[in-house]
Amino acid sequence: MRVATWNINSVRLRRPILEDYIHKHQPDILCLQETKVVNQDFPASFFHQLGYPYQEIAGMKSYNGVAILSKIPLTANPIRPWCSMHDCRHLSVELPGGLVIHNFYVPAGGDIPDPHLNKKFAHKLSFVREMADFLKSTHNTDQPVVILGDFNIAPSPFDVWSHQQLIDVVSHTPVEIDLLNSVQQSLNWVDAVRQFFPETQKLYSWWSYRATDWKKSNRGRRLDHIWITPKLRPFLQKALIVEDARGWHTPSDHVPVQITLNLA
DNA sequence: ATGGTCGCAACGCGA
Repeated sequence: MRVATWNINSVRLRRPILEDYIHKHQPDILCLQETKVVNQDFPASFFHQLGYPYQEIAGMKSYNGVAILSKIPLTANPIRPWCSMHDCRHLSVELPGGLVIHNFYVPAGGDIPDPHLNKKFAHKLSFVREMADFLKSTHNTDQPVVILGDFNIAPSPFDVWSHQQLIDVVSHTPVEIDLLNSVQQSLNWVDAVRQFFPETQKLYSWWSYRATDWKKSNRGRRLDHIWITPKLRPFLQKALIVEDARGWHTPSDHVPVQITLNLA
């Protein structure tokens, strides 16, 4: 079973490359962030025709928005507020065998890495704290659970093009990394993607639109993650970051990240 | 050198 995450930065605009990605990599469950569309206008029939009849969506006008598209039947968990807001940053579903998937779109956090000067950064820190509390109180390590999405944090020095130059840049500051580590420790989450690469190998899933040549400058960050509970570790077979997708026509600034779980 | 580019939707905001 292939499970994927992709911050799509407008699901409607990305239909051509979504189709390309789906044909090439055949995810069974595709989790999207930044769909930027209200539920009424979500391209449901488009995904239905591509083989994803089971769909859970939570969208709003202009911003945010998450979706889970599946070839496998699933049950949606009730949508809950985050930081007392219903801003379409989380969806979770349960599969027939009991596997639970949480799709997160963590706030980007603005530019200034100080919660007293920047409300967006304060929101980001609160959101990640709430993630840790929620996961600890909802699950245990013996349950088969996947959390994935755009976490908007690159935790390791090898998840950014320059640890030194990004240490004060939102997405790689110590306070964010400490909080994401507290999420990791909440349930002994396994970074499913890093398992397949040396700890010191640079890995990126996002490259800014502002670079003249994203590939040449290669100033990337790994903001998109797939984590699994220890219970699922024996079934983890493969991980893939589809870096090519950054160079496809009219790309998102994020690329798809996917894992293969060898579940019977 | 301290910029730059996107998408949505309306001429600004968020990333």
